Amino acid sequence: MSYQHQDLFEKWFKIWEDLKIYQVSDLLPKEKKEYILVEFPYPSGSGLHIGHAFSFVGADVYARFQRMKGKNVLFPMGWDAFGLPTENYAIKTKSKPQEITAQNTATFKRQMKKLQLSFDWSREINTTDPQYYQWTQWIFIQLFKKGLAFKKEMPINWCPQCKIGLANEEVVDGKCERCGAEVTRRNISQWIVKITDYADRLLQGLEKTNFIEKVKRSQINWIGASEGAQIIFPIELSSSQKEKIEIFTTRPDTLWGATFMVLAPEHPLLDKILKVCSEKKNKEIKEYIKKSKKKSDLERVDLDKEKTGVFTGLYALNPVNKKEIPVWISDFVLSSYGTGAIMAVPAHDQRDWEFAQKFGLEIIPVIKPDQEWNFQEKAYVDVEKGTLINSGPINNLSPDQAFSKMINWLQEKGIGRSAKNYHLRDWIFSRQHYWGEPIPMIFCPQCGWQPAKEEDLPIELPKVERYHPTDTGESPLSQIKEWVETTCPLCGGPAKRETDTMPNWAGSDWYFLRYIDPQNQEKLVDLEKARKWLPVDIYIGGDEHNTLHLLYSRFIYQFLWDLGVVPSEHPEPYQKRISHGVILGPDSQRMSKSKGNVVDPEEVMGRFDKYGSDILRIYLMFIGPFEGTMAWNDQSLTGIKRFLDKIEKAIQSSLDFSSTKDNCSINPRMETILHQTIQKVSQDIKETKFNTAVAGLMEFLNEIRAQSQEKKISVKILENFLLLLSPFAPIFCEEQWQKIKSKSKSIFLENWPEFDSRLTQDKKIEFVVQVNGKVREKIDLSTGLKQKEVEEIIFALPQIKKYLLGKKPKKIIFLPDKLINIVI
RNA sequence: GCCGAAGUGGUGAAAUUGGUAAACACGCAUGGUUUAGGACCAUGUGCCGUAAGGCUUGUGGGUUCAAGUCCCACCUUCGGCACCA
Repeated sequence: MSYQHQDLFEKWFKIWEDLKIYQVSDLLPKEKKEYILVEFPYPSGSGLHIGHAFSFVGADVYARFQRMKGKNVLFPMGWDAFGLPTENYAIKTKSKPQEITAQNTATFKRQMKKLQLSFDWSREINTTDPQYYQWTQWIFIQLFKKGLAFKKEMPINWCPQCKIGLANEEVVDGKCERCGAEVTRRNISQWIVKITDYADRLLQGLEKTNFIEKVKRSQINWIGASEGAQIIFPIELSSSQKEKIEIFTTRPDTLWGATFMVLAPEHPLLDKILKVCSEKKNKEIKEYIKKSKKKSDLERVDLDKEKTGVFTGLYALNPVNKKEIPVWISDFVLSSYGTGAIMAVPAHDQRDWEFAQKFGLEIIPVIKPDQEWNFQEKAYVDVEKGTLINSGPINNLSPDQAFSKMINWLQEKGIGRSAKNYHLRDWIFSRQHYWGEPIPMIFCPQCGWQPAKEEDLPIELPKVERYHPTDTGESPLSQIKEWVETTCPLCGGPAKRETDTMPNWAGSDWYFLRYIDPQNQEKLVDLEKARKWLPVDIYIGGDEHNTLHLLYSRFIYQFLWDLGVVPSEHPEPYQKRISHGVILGPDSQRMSKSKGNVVDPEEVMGRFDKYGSDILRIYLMFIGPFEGTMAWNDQSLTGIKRFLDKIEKAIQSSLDFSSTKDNCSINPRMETILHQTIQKVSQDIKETKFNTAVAGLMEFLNEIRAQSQEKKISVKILENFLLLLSPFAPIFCEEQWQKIKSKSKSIFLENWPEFDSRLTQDKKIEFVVQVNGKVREKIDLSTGLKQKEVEEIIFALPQIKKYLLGKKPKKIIFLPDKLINIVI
């Protein structure tokens, strides 16, 4: 940043800070509150990049606008600072994650201030601060107490060479990112949070929100509720050992077409099957299970992949026709979805069909489609349409009718029931890493798992010398004996602490509550304060958080709502969610350090003598739609500089002309343009259409420059113009404002201009004349003319006569003050 | 694979939701100004055509007086997919 801008920045920053214009009081009336939330960043080592600047400036323009509209705006910022990159960096540089985080947040904050982001820093939070995460831990304890957190064996990615657990991101093409060894799956005992208990509420709650459609859709799809039936298939392992396989299906009406069954390789029945089968089979099955452990879920269900599987040698009974059907094992069935077992209806499911083809299994069509179909060629999957066949008593019914009939029948016979299944899976909450919130649980050999006492919170992360994950797959915390060994909160006997830490989501799913009451020592948040500020009026964030972060966050909020921690009148935390776009590197690739395409906002600001941050801010808002994805390209920056230069010049020449009295008369046309611009800019900012708001301001400047003779523009017009521009260019507008008003109060303490709707109407318009839908002429007309009057004028025009060729019009379409279309 | 979004000039993009396609800006061209360069000012700039005129919003079809916008089919690109945050 150049000296000139640096000086202005420091000058105004201090004045605004002293005025406390960004700080918001809890005492102001609730009616005028506006809670504007923008996702807090992960403070990486490379500093703020241009994408951060883009979304934060957008949120900031919106916040400044609302303040000037007289709203009591809560616009806070904090740090989501736990995470793998910091931990990895600490390992690499042999430094402490705490110190790195402190450095990174300091850099981020300094850069944010340079960008003139108007956050209320008195409410700053940091997820790695024990004063903050004691409440993250407190929430976990409540989840445990309500039975929503439990331990279970779950698979993780495991690198057998590095002997550590890997995040999905660290697995590239099935290989370890660090050493290149083949990654396997390994079961370890992990904390699971039962988000599925809230599936229905998370769905229904969406109706109360005003999220943009695509966000709602992604939440609905992720929860993925499907109606169907749970059905029991009996199976005989031996003459004395009778078992059953429970399956979930969305199409119980196709039960007559079920010709085989498939178990997931993790299915619990496999242990029993392995005991009864032949030695050869045993070996074959074990081999298959071992292989499937290497694959991720995504690979397993990939339709393009060749189906694999192994026959158990056993048969189950199809409950409708008592037919014996073979039981197979295949990894395209997931243990985490449904019951981990399926009935296969190869005629009407593509995956089942491929499996049947490969292993030569029977295919029985049970739905006859309306069009031609050969079941030897592919499955008929459009099962809502058609007629039931080969299905005994439900023949000739429609699939819908058959569905209800089957549910009733299954229930009567006691072999099945109506069931709802969710795509949503329970939340794996454990991480075997150091840099996260310790899970506040203690294992006592006598009393089992016990939560830490709430008065002992926070359970602080101990300072360690080594952060490297351990050979056993346990968290590095397990190495610190004096920390691990503790006493049982229940019986007082010797016990051990949980050494896993929480996922990154844990700290970020409730942070918006802490901003409301960041210093509270007694409670997570004061209920009265929460009542005043909730719900978040607008939540601005990236697409990548529209599904998971938002869902987890809503879940935790709903859980806290059940506990009575948050006000009962607000069952949902976020009123509106909008997602901002992404700025890609100049090469149209996602910005990343390794690609070397990261654009640094400080460098961009530094290119301009004066108004560095103002130019960058306006440019970012002008470059494209706020929701859009765009590649960084700084060609047009110079256009913004010209824009500001022109304004400065216009103001100077107006002041030179009339420093005391405003004797430039405002003509009616200028009045109209002013009010139209106030309307447009206000509306656009409200709808986060910042790019067209800026374009509107540019148009306004061009118009008033053209309208005013001798380049003198009325000071009143210029004042309004500066007010409209001020959310985009704070320093520039404040400087110019002071120039005009001399020793006035800050522009940010002024009110946003209001428009008069009577004055936004043009007196004259360009009227469009079409012949057969083609534009043939445009004429200047005064507004308010009736159809007859317009017809009289246009039929006299020689250009129009030419097109009519003396014929009589068949039809005339007339839109007042806009267009006439003559059809001949 | 599943889910979602998007295809408009040389470039970034607009288009009040069915009513003037290309606003605003960059770039480019010509002229002016300038010792030169830069900066600035003025004019022009979708494509074809000397012109009259014709054509134009990924491709093909449809609805309508009228389609970038609505409907059907197709092509292409991008994003998310549960341990990155």
